[in-house]
Amino acid sequence: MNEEDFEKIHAPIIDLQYAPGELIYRQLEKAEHIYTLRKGFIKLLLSNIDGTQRIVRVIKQGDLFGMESLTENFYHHSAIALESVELCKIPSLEIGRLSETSPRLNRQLMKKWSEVLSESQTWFAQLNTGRADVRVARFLIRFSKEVNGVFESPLFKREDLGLMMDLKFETISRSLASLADQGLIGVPTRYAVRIPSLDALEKFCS
Amino acid sequence: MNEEDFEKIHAPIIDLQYAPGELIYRQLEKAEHIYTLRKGFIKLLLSNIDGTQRIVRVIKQGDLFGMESLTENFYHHSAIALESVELCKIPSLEIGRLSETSPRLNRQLMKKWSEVLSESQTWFAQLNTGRADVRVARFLIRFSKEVNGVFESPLFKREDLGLMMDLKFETISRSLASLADQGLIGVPTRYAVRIPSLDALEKFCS
DNA sequence: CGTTGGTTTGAAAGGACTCAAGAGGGGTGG
DNA sequence: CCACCCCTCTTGAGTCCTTTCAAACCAACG
Repeated sequence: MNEEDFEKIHAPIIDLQYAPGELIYRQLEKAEHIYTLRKGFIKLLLSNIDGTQRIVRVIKQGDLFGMESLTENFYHHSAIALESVELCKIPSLEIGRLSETSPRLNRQLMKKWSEVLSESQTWFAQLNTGRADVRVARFLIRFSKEVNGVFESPLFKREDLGLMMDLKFETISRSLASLADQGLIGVPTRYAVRIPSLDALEKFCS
Repeated sequence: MNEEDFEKIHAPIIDLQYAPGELIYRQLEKAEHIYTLRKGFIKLLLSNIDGTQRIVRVIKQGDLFGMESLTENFYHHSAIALESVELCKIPSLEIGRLSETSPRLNRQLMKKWSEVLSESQTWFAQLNTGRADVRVARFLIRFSKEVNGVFESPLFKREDLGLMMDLKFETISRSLASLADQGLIGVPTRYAVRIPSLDALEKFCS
């Protein structure tokens, strides 16, 4: 979506902020808005009928989420802030209307769907395969970012990390400790790790 | 997609058959066709860079697959026949062209994307969470079908089942045996199980 | 300075994996 | 049509890894 598209939206686009842990929308709730994330991280939590939960995706800055509001009338997951976040909320009816008249917007939406699907599948294939420390390592690589010359990765509550990789939070903690012992990562603080060498980490994964 | 849409497609729609184990398309191969499955089962296999593989979806009769050919120029997974299958192969350019002119077809494609994504996520959330026998049980429920009064579920090569649930094939075998011991399923043959009571199986999962 | 929520660490138990051997089934060739 | 072979599935025993339960630790906050 570009400026031009945004300008065509006459309905109110609302800017919002949420504190860590706050609920943005709930699974099965009526879906009438689509969101883009301006700042922070958000988890999409999927609850099964039997009560088990899994985090199926983490939303990063610039990502679109709640897209199911375009085609269904309820949300498929709960969206919860992992940190303090800023986002903007767009009525999906408006987008739907727009896309009917603009083939270009349409193609872009299609593309988005395909990207999200692909992302979601590699996410699972990588984070749910292999030993605990390898999963954690893959997570770190996936979220790593260069910040003034050094690579680092954000971390979240150990419990949340567990819900992403199907591990108990104690195991996450142990895996991080083990990676640190081997010198593959700096000593993890609560919400970030330093990664001396991405290559070494990648080698460790295979 | 309905009859009317099909009629609008002038390009050749090819009907094809594949034997069990045969490759329909390969991950990263140039994607120019979209497929619908007429008969049988197909696995979508995703290979990671480090060589690990996971089955991210099983295509059932009537399902659409290879949809990434609409928006990307390569396939995201390898599609491989699990049994002998019949499918039909449609040039994606044709569909793309059609959808530009038909808002209805467009909405339907959108809907499909959303369904596939949702399916893919519940798949993972269910089959990759909890103990081995529970995963297997959930698989059976998911694929169960009533055939003249009795519920049954197809089974695949144990190795493939393992790739779906992140378990070794020996573990799959043991879990099936254990479920049979508890009377929750009939003695598994190679490629099918009888399920005396779906309710009992469901209770077992939670 | 005590409380609280989250994290780390330890020891023991349980589950999945590995390696290995044996059984079953389908297909081929004699 | 039977014997054989090969592929797959099952089963067993031992090892390794993750979980469980518990206690200690830490940082933030009142």
